[in-house]
Amino acid sequence: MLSKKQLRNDIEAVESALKKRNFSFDINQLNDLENKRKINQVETQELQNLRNTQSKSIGKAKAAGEDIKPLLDAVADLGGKLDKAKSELLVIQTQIDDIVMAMPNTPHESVPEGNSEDDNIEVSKWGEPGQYDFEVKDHVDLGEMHGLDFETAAKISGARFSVMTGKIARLHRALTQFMLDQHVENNGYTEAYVPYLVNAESLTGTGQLPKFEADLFKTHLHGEEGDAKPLYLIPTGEVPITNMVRDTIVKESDLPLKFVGHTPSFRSEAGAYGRDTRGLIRQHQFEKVELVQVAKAEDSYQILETLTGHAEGILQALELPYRKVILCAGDLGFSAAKTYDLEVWLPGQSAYREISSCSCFEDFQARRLQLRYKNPETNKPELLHTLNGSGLAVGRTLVAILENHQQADGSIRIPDVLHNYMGGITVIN
RNA sequence: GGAGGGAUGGCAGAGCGGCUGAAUGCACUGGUCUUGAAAACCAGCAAGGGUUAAUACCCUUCUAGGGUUCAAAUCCCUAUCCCUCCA
Repeated sequence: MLSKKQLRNDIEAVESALKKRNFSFDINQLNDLENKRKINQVETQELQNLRNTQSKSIGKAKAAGEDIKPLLDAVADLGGKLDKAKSELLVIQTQIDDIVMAMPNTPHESVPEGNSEDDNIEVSKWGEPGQYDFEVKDHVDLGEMHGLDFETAAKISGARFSVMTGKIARLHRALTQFMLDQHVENNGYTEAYVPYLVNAESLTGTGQLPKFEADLFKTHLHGEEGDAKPLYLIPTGEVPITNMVRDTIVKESDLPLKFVGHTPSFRSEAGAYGRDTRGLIRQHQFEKVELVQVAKAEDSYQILETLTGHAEGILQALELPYRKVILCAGDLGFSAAKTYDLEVWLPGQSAYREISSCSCFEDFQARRLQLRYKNPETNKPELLHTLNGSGLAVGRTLVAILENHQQADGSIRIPDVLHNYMGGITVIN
């Protein structure tokens, strides 16, 4: 959520910043509501003040043994007036909130202009796409040779699910373990195990709600819609991990907070009809190792670089060629101020594909989360900055390993760092 | 399945219709003392919001949502979470 103070004082700056990401809103409407709000709020608070002082004098008169009847008559019609003023104010404030909650974050100044992923800019590249003296297969053909099974998954659940058995399943697990260990042991993250079903407050905190409910799987505790608070399957580990610190005032000495968690992610993929229908790239359920950091405002952009570096370290250790791109304003996610995508080379597609997305949210999430620290200089609570990145998406990493480390006979070379996790297996054949 | 108890500031914990935005302790900040530190003593210290150029003033908040009342942390109802006991 953007700062309402800023929207009040400098709405033009917000407008031009959001224009960069093709988001426009009705300035006049918001200003009108804001003016109404001001009048209404002042009136309401004056009525409350009147009621408070009157009530106090009744209390005093009663204690002194005086006749309070005239005082009671004087406040007789106050309640009705106050209720009316309050409910009018609530309507206006709800209208303002609805508008503000639907506004995306403003892009950081270093974010390039652009409308779509075609305008993202390559920042760096690591490794060279491999040269193969045989016809490369894609991960579906390779995977099906070794235990990746979409047909069985379709029987159990439907499209966009997968079953893995045998060595592929083990490789999938090994990747997760390797990533977690790497981030905990070498990068200083604290491992976190978190719930996979979360409430609406959590999703509002990180920005998925209210705008993107259609992307989520929603469950109802007692069957019927509406009779209980719904729980949602997490679309990313970012949601539960970041929400661990919702409504807290963090000690300055504990900053930055660094958490890593392995969770499944569930996405409805509404609006993705026909996209990536083949294979593991776009699934309703997939595993991810998620990095989350919470930092002071002045540190957050430096941390975005190191956090992205932590994700890159995994790709390098797994000998996977990739490039790093900075997302243009038009391709930026709703809550993000700046995002780097890591795109891994997939020989089966002859293309770089996203495998990690690392973002700084500035105080956009923190404002919704009421996530703060006490600044010792001002002795006041101040909003923190949140960051997260995939380190990495496990399913897509599996795809990258299959395709990049395939050999002429369809066997898969296991990168050295995984040998221990694979119980000594060096080749899947 | 049944019966109770609880949720209060960063933390612990009093209060149980008006004098309570909230005692007290811890933590924290500043000061005195000290070569320095500790201890001791003194002072300060919840959050969110509004009006204002500012000083200042005002509103809201004691898990959440309703209700009773001129007035609610305090009484009533509902929900959530925690705990204890019985089966």
